Amino acid sequence: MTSTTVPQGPPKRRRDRAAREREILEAAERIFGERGYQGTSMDDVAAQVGVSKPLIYQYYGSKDGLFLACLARLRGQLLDTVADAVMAAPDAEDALYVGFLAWFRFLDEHPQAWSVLVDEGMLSAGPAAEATDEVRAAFIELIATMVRMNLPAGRPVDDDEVQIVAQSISGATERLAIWRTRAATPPTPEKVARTLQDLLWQGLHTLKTT
Amino acid sequence: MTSTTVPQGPPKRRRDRAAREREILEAAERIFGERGYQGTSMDDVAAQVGVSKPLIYQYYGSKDGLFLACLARLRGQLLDTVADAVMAAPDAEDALYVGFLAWFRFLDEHPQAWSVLVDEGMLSAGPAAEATDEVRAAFIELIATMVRMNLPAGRPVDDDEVQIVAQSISGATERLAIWRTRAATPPTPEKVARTLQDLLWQGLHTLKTT
DNA sequence: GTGCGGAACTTACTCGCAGTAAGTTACTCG
DNA sequence: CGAGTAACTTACTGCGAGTAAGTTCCGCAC
Repeated sequence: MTSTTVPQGPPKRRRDRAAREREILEAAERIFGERGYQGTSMDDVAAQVGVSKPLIYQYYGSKDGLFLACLARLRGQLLDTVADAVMAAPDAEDALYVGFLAWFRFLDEHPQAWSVLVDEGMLSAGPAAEATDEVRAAFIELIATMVRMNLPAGRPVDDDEVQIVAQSISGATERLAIWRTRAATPPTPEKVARTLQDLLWQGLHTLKTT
Repeated sequence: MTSTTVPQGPPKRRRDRAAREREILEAAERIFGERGYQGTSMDDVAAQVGVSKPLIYQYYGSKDGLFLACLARLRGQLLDTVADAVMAAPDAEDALYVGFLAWFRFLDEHPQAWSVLVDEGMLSAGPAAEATDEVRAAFIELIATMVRMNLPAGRPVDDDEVQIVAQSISGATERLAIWRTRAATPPTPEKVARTLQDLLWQGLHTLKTT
């Protein structure tokens, strides 16, 4: 019985940990993107990779852990993209527009990434929530920095107001992104970024002189 | 054996359907508010009411159904509160401030209501998602109406821009609400409403003349 | 080579919870 | 009082997260 049928030439036997982890992560990103967090079971992911569930648990600890790993990558890319665009802008007015533009374009170009990021919201309990908040905090910090950049140097800054503005902008861009993915014919990233900039630019000056 | 010990004087035997439904709804609202959607099991709710699980299923159909029923009530109250405030305002500038103020005050006064409403986000699948979107759509419609109210009558309106603005405001207020519940010492509703109005008012005029 | 240590991987479970089938109890009206 | 029905229960199924206890394969010392 040494010759039980084992059809595959080179199936994909044992791989080293790093390679497997990458393989699992890619599959998870795809499936989470398609079916959402709730709609994805660990068995699904395991089957897709051709591996058993406990292995995934060994590498990622929990479903939240796996989801978080996906999140971390995507959010990192998004944050970098926007931050780069903002930093490259010549002045604050441009930075605002260019930052929004980078945000909406990135999400257009990575639709399934966005599905994963949107699902963040669904994790309101567990350790995932904290991590999620950290991400958002990073974004808000970026925005707050931009806002402060725009203020005259010596002026006393009302930190509460800066926070309020930064939170508002973060919320606005998130909701716009969700809306665009669902709208039948969403406006272009340029249009949205332009309108948003028009809406906010004047008000940011008001802040300045408060 | 007719006298098996049944300790309670008037426990709470059979009640008619309407009364039971109310009782269940109240318990559910409380528990969902405390532990979130995921953290609440139907058995918990049943135990709390002192009733068995299938009864809840008979009345509300599913966990989503029960949650939705909670949502519907709270959202209705919130929407009414804000709409009333807005309608009572003498002009558009005031309407903006007063609307925001009503929003943040309501959420301060009904903290557990807000927990339920925030959990909306976690339902990205199922029939709950649609209902949730309807709510938000109602809010956005209110905002859009306000924005349009503020435009010169004869002017051609760019519906895309109105939508973008309305979505932004909706997103901003939601995120601010979440932030406030988590912040150690959140600014007063007045402060937040004021800052938000300052941020947006100028820009809304820009829209006008686009 | 041969044996041994550890990393990669699996089978075969438990447990919690949403949802259900099939019945039982109590009120109400002819 | 009996028949019908609304209110309610016990006792399950099924699915999916998470785990205990192995088994197989590879590299390396001797």
